Amino acid sequence: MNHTSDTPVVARKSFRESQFEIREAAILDATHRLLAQHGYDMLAMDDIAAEVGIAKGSLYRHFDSKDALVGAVMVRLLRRTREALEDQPPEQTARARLESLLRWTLNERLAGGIPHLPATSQALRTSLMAAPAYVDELLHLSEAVGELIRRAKIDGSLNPGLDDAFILYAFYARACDPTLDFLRAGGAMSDAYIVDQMVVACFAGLQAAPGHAPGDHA
Amino acid sequence: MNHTSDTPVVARKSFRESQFEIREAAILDATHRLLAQHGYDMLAMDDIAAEVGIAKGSLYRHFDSKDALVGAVMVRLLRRTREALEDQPPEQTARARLESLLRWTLNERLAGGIPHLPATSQALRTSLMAAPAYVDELLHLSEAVGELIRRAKIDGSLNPGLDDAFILYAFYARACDPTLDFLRAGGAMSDAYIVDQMVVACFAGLQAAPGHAPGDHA
DNA sequence: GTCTATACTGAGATAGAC
DNA sequence: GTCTATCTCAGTATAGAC
Repeated sequence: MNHTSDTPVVARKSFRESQFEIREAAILDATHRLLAQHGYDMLAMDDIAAEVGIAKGSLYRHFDSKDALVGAVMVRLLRRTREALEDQPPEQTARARLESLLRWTLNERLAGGIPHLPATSQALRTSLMAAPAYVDELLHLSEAVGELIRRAKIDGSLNPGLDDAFILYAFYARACDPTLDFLRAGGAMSDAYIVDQMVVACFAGLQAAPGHAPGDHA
Repeated sequence: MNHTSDTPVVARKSFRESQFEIREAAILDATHRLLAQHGYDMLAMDDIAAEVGIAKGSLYRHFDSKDALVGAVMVRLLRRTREALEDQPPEQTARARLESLLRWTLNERLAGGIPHLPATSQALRTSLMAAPAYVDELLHLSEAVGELIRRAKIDGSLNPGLDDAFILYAFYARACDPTLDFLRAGGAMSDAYIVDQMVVACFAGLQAAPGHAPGDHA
C-alpha cells in the first residue's frame, strides 16, 4: 500500500506490479484533478472511483483512507515544486528565482492544479499536519524558499522591514490566492496577463511606482 | 422567518416578538463565531444549537436551512463593512480610505471574525452566489470600493498598470488572506505588527523600496 | 486485486407533543 | 415556538464472492 514509487530502474517488475503502480498513478492524477475542482470537503471517494473507472472498494487497496490519499497527492505536489526549484538555472538571482517559482505555481493552478497551501479546508489542514510525510516535505520546501528569501534580503531586493516568516507565508498565500480563480472566472483576461498582474502586485504592491505622477507614461 | 430586523422605532413590539429577535441575533452571533473557528463545511447545526443553548429544531424556525443561516451572517457582515466605509471621515484620500478599510477587515478577523470572501469553501461560494440578498449586498460594497480604486488611480496612488478588477479582487483576497492565520498561530508577533506587515505588503509589495541599497538604514 | 453489496456514521432536516 | 425523537441521505470504510 502507498507504493508511491521511487521506481528502482533495475530489478524488473512483474506485469502485475507495474499494472498496480500505473493504476496508483492514475488514482493520484484523478484525485488531483477532482481536488482542484471541488475542494477537499466536497470530494467523494465515489467520484474518484468513477473518474478512474474502478470500484470504490478498490481505492482502499491502494490507500488506507481518504486522508491518506489526499496526503499522497499533496506530498507529490510539494516534491514536484521542490524539483522545479532545483531545476532553476543556478546563475539566477534569488529574487528572480522566487519570482519564477511564483509564476510556476500560478501556472500550475491555471492548468488545473491545486493550491499548495490547504487554505481551503480546516479538516484537510489538520489531517495533513498530522501526516509526517507531508510535514517533512513541507519543511524541506520551506527551508529552500527561506534560504532564497534570506539571500534576496541581503542583496537588497526584498524589503528588510518585513519578517522572513511573513514573507514566507505571504509567498505560500500568493500561491493559493483566490484572486486567480475570480479573474479566471471573469474570463476577460488571458492567463499570461493574469499571472503578470499577480506577480507585479506581489513584489511591487498595488501602489504606483514612486515618481510616477498622474499623467506620466513612463 | 428571517426577520433580519430593520427595526421600526415606533410600533412597539410585543414581548414575544422582541424575544424572538433577540434570539435570532444570538443565533447569528453564534454562527459567526463558529464559522470563524471551523469554517463552513465543518460547521454543524448541532454545534450552533449548543452554542446558543437551544434545540436544533428551533434553529429551523428562524432559518430555512444552514445555507440561509450562513447567508444571513454574511449579508450582515457585508452591511457592517459598508457602514464602516461610510463612516470614514470624508476628507481622507481614496488611498487612505482603502488602507483604513483593509486594516478594519484584518482587525475584525484578528478579533475572531470571518473572512469576507468565501474562499474557504466551494459549497459556500455557490450557495451564496445563488442568494440574491447576498449578491446584492456584495455588489453594493464592490461598487463603493471600486469607486475608491478609480479615484486613487486618478490621483496617482495606485498603479495604473493594474486592472481595476484585479485590484478589487486582490483587495478582497487580502481580507481573507491565510497569512494572517499562520502568523497568529505562530504567536511570535503582536496583532498590530501583523496588520502592519500585511498592509505594507499589500500596497508596497515584498520588494525593498527603490534606492534602498543593502546596508542602508533609512 | 477487483468487483458488488452493505454496514456504519455524521449531519441536515422534519414530525409531533407540549 | 421550543422541545425530543426520528427520518433521510451521503459518504467512508469493510466483507465476501470471484
